Amino acid sequence: MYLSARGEYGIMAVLDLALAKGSSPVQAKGIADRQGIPLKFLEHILRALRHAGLIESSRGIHGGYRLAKPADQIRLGDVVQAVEGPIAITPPRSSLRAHNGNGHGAPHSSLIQDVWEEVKVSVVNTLNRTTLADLCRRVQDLEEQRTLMYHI
Amino acid sequence: MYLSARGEYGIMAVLDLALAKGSSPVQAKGIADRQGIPLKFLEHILRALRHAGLIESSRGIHGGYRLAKPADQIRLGDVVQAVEGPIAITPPRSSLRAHNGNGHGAPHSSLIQDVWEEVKVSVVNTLNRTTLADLCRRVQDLEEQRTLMYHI
DNA sequence: ATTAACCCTATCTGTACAGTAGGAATTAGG
DNA sequence: CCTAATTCCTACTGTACAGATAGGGTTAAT
Repeated sequence: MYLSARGEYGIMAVLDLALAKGSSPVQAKGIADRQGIPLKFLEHILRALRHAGLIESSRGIHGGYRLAKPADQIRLGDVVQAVEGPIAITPPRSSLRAHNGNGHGAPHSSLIQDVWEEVKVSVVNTLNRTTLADLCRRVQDLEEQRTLMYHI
Repeated sequence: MYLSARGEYGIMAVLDLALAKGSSPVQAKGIADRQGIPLKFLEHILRALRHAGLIESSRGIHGGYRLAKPADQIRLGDVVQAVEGPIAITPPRSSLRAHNGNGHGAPHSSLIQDVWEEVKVSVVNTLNRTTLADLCRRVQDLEEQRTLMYHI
């Protein structure tokens, strides 16, 4: 069971934006370099994030991206769903088993759909428990620890 | 984010076994017909379930499969992990970003790995909250309701 | 006008998954 | 012992999709 790489890229991208305190927008090229994401692929991710209303962009020669809302109002679930599409547990193809030879296959599939639904809800809830602001705080904690280590 | 069809097939298979009250083993062909699963594909699923110790088989002309433990000791998480392998959120490829041009890409990936770990735990926990016995009970409840409807 | 950025559509490519094929090993019954 | 039915195992195939790339259009600052 995999979340695709897009989710990871998406989180890295918005985290990069959140950590860029300056008032000027952040260029895709910079994000790509810092986070190790292929630039052309990152552009797709950023487009999805923008369409979801999570980030804003300005075009032209000093253009770039910034968060569209405060970091504590951006939940990881929003980010992941923006770049990966709605979280589904089974591919749509799952209903292709509605018809097979005997005419009434998969008798208990509705029960299993309920289970998948539970799983999906718990994934979304787990992702939504953490906001971008939380992640920023963790980054700062980590760097603080690193500095302490360095001073010993 | 998808669970593959194997998980669904696996659950249908063990549920079929759990609902077969008889003392004689259940043949793969029967499961395949009742649940609408291609026989040859189902064989792979059953093999995985057997290797995980969830079901037992007897070979030969009146062979078949039965549960290796009582239904209330088989959790859906066990079944899913048996047929799909350990639940992973990101493909192993995720560490390929340890080296890119500047030499130190993906600075916050450990934080994100923590998030994925949380998600994974919540998926496993959600699946493990339901046992095969629970599913059987739900099937019976559904059939009871269906019978009532029929009598009106 | 030039340039640097974002924006969009299309295409390539590898891989994982669902499904298929063929046959070896095992057991029951005649 | 022979046959039939079943599990067991290995290998192969086709396809859909994700990651990645390519190329060019659009916008705006200088």
